[in-house]
Amino acid sequence: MDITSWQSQLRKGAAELVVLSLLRQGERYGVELLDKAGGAGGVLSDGTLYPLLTRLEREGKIVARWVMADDARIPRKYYTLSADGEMLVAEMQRTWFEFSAFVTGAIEESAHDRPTAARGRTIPASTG
Amino acid sequence: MDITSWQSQLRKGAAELVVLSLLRQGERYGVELLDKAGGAGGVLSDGTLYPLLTRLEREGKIVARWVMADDARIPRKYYTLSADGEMLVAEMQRTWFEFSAFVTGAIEESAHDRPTAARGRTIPASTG
DNA sequence: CACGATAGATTGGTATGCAAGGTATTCTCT
DNA sequence: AGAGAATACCTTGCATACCAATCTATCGTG
Repeated sequence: MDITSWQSQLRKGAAELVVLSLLRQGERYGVELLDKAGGAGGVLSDGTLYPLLTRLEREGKIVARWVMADDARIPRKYYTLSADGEMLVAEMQRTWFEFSAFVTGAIEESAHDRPTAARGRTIPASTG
Repeated sequence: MDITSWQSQLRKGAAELVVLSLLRQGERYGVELLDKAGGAGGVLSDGTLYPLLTRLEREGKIVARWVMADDARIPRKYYTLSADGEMLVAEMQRTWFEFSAFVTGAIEESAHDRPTAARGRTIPASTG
């Protein structure tokens, strides 16, 4: 696996957390979320975002309304957290801190220690 | 989706990083890796670990040898990083720090700010 | 010889990211 | 009017990793 596909694995789950966290700041529409979360080092592309928003709405975690803003040419679909979504994002954030602390911990230990060899005889490969 | 399945999504990719990081500390065998990475708040179960190790070996990122240790009843398969693996894990660790900083950043902004509403007219749902 | 512990491995189901492609609207330029 | 670009939302099909359940094999104990 190359590092690029690995990164897209790493993003799994994170998109949901980031989108919900952004909605915690206030009402947002699709392209706005893409701007905030999709840029350099970002975690989101539009082929990921829209199915995600649809799913979260279906699950009742977020609520949508179409808005014809005065400065906008095209109607936008604005999303807000539901009460359910607020609880979910709080729990996800707690989980994230535990999880990232664990991974960072594993990395940082590896920076100090140096390899040691296992004691014992290596078993020769069978010649058959 | 419940929070448990979400956590397993979050783990995608992280298992590889954690295993490679643990191998950076020295030679390890399967069950040992499970002890270090699989416990409470961990990122690894055995059904994940063994296919992962097989893949990493096939890709030449790690090297395995069977060891008949004096204190062990059953042969163990010990893994070490290859030169390729060392380079990979270094790059993955850099990627991880960028990624986790981004996600944590999104979360922390959401803690300060409070919701604001979009200006404009809500478009009534069509009655059809 | 049944049972549990240790150790490694496989299978099948599931969920997600995302490239590629699509629809629709509005504005600009000619 | 027509072409093209920008904005905005949406869908399809594929690749891939995680993991519960299950399996094989060895060794020690009762």
